[in-house]
Amino acid sequence: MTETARTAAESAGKPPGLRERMRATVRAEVVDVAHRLFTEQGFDRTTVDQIAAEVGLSRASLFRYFGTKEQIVLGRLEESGRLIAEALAARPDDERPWEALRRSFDVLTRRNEQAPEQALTYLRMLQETPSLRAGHHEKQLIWQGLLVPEIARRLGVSPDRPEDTRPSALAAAALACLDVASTGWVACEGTVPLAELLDRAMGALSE
Amino acid sequence: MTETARTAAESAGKPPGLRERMRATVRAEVVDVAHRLFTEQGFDRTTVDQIAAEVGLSRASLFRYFGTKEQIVLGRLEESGRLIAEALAARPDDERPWEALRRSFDVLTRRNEQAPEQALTYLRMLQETPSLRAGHHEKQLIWQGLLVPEIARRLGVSPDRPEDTRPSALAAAALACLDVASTGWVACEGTVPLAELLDRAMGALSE
DNA sequence: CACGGATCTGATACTCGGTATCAAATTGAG
DNA sequence: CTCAATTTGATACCGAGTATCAGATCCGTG
Repeated sequence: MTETARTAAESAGKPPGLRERMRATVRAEVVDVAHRLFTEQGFDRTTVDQIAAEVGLSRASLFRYFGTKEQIVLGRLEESGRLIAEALAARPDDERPWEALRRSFDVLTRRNEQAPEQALTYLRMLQETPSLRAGHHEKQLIWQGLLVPEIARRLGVSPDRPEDTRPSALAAAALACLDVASTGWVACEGTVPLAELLDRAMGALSE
Repeated sequence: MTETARTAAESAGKPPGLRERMRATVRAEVVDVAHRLFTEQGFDRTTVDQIAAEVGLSRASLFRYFGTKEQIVLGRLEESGRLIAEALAARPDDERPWEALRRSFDVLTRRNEQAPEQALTYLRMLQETPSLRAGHHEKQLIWQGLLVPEIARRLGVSPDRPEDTRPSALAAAALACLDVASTGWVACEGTVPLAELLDRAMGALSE
């Protein structure tokens, strides 16, 4: 629904259908192969044709699974956004928005603690490759869009009022802190816990 | 120095030299022509060949003046970053970092007030074109890099300590607020002053 | 002024990401 | 089984960006 090319019988039909399952497995394998190649040779030095050939797919078909090369890498961020938004909605109503945002990021810090090595190489690639940095920021804008309504609700602000910049500002600033913390985490090679860097970052803004 | 292709005798020699002046003139004309075409037909629907032809330059030479198509648009942001950094350095030492950041952005809000129509179309293009949004964010990261040392100084923090995320967090969050305010300003078609939107945005974070 | 090295230019050819099209193959429902 | 919908690969195309190279232009020096 977001931007991935979809089939006609998408999120509607109850029976998963053999076709849909095949599609999912192929997608997964593309992601696997591509990630291996990316970490081996770097994102830019890996061509789409190479990935397609390795998976045993035609170039054209690969582009039907993933609209762009970036999406192969950034696809998983879609889910992360939903998770953060859900976590935020689950925070108690009387919690201060800033604190609620901080806590909603724990779904990410926890995941990183569980597979630090993997997260480290993934984030490193994301930060070292300019085109991926750009795409990552686009995703963050989507995350921001997911978080803003809940922040607005907690602030008692009507959602679609572009002249009240407070909800967007809180969400955008929190995500900026998350980025700063992630960058620092990669720079430290993961020696300092991400949660701690994030605490310091967001703490600097709550006085 | 940043990324624009430069000549050997760059920022060193005292005499401007005819060659350098010509270069500057051509650069300026390219920017003019390109901006006209971009606003007329949109960034994506304008090809580099079209710009080159209109300026009377070969495609190859155009790429010697501007390494990428984006740089034709984003070039001016370089200067803005320097201006903000200078304004920040000029703020009184006892001012709170957040307030100092807010005030350093006035160099931008003032400029927008002086030529609102022009700023509006420029920002609109920047926000509506995905590839430009990406490039714009890259520039903001550079701005962040310019601001961080001064923030660190005011906080009494050694600059190159990636584990202390506070200076970066303050700079990144402030720039995020600036983005939010700019987006709102464009959405409002400039009816609400940018400075006011920015006050609200950054005010939401200082409590 | 003339020369010679450094620089700029245009032309050409190339790589790579992404789009469009079309006929053949595959699937799944009736 | 059959037929319509979908998927696939092949091909051709477009635009951004890079590399190369020969010719033109500039500029300091003798």
